[in-house]
Amino acid sequence: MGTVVDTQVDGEKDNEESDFGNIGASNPVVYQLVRVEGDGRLVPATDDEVMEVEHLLDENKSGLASDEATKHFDGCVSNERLPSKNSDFEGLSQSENAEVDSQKLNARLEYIEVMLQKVKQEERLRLSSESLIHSAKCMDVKCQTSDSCNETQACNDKLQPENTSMETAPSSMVLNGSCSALLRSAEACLGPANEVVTSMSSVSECTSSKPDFSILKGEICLDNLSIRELQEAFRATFGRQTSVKDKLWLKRRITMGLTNSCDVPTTSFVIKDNKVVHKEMKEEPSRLQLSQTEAGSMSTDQVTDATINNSQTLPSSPTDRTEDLQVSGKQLRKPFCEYDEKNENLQMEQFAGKRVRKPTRRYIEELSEFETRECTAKLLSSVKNSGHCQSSPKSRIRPVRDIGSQSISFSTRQDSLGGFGIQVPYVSRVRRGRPRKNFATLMNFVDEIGKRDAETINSDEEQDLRLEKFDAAGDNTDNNADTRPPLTGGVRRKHHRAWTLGEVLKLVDGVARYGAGRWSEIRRLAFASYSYRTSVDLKDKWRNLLRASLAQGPTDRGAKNSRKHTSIPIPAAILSRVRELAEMQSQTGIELGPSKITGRGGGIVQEKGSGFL
DNA sequence: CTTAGGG
DNA sequence: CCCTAAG
Repeated sequence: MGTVVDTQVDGEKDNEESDFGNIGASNPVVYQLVRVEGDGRLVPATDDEVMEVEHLLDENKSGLASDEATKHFDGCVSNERLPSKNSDFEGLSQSENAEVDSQKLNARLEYIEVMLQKVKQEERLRLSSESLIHSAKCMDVKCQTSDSCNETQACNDKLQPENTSMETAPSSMVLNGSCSALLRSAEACLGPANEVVTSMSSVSECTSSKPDFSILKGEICLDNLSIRELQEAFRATFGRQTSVKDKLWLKRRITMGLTNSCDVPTTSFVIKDNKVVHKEMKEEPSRLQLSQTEAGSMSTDQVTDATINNSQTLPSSPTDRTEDLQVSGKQLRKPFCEYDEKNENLQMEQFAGKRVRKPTRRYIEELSEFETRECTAKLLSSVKNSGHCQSSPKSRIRPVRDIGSQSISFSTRQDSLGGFGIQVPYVSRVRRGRPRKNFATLMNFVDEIGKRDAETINSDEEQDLRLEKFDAAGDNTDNNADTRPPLTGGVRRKHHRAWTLGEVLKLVDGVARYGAGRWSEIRRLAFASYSYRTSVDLKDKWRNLLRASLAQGPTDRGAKNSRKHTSIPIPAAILSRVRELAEMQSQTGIELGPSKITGRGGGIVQEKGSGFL
């Protein structure tokens, strides 16, 4: 049913500028909101409804005229300030006479629509726009005012002078964009306003596209628009699709988007206040509000940066924001501009003021992230203090606080890369390597090194020695390698230790001798000096070698280097050897025998190796 | 612990 | 290189 507001006016007019917050109280006018039931009887309006109506009434001056009332009514309809869903129309009528002639109203509407159509046709673009804008201005005032159109003229006069207001005006037009506007335009609007054009441009800026405008025009008859159309308009306005099917909601959204004001319902106010509220503000505050609303009701992803920032800033931000909004936009009578949920529109509106904006999903995520980070940091620090030292005695961990001088907050630990004490960020690397080397091993290792330094490398075989020398010769890195391990001790292996040519040779040789798969053996014998190579390493390396050899070997053996792959090119000779070995090994079979047979393979290898050497 | 493989 | 599963 239609919601009719019966307003009893004391006869005094509200102050136009009066803030909305004071509804009945401040205003001399006393309203009684009534709903017309189907049977025609009047039912006290709900608080929500009252709020709505009051708002309207407050804003407007109180001129009373039945005709005007009617107009106003129409305007309201278009505005849809009244959320009633079924109503043929929603209207605000001022008069003792609670009853409104629906037919009359409807007729009025139709008339308006017709006029609108006419206008559209005649002045498709410019004229219509002008008139609309013009009318819009008027409308805002009118529609919202309980009294009615008497003000229209005045409003026009008032509005037109204000170019500044123009910017907002267009939007308002859209918003209120109601029958009254149409009427007005039809009746009078055409004449004035070169400025309108200007305003138009500004509008386009805001909305970002002219197409929108056309759509906007359509909006004037919001009621007539189908949901789909509304959605289209929405899309045009916001640049994104919406699945919302609530007409009211859509209209409001669109209006808001166009107006850049959240407070669609109170648009009139805006206009009046335009000086204050809008000119500059439209971008920020309104936008902010809008975004907020979106965040709450729409997809959270769409939230504007402003909103995000606010939300992120502090938990309290919502409140602050609200305050800001109120301050900036007087309209905050209804801080929340919008209805989040399709059905709850009206009531939601009322609560909106009190309601705290629900944190955005993103906000939540951000927050959680932050917290996580903190926790992580704590954990890290704790780890540093507790475990790490144990794992690697030689690594030194410096708590963050100790690093006062360093601007960098993260602690560092001494890493024994390449034997140099390098400070690397401590990244909670809690010993990834196998626990394997215990202290004893380490000691052994050191011993080994010591031997090396002395150049007394007594491997079981002289080959090792030779190979090693080769290593040194071919790759100086080997020397470095020697130095490193000692320091690293437990944490060793850490990061990639390039295989030297010598190592590769040893490996190959070892494989040839002992057979592939006996890595531990190979390691023990052939790699005695390279304690940092584990059997696994050998295995891996061998695998890689094999792969490389297979890949490269067949096609062109001749190629000396396959530089493309790795920094250290492996001589084709070696690769070929590897491949041969591999074949042999595979042929030989997995039996232990082969290992003995290995001697054969080894011999071959050596031959080649010797040749190479 | 040593191997073998996958990542 | 790291990590794991399987002997």
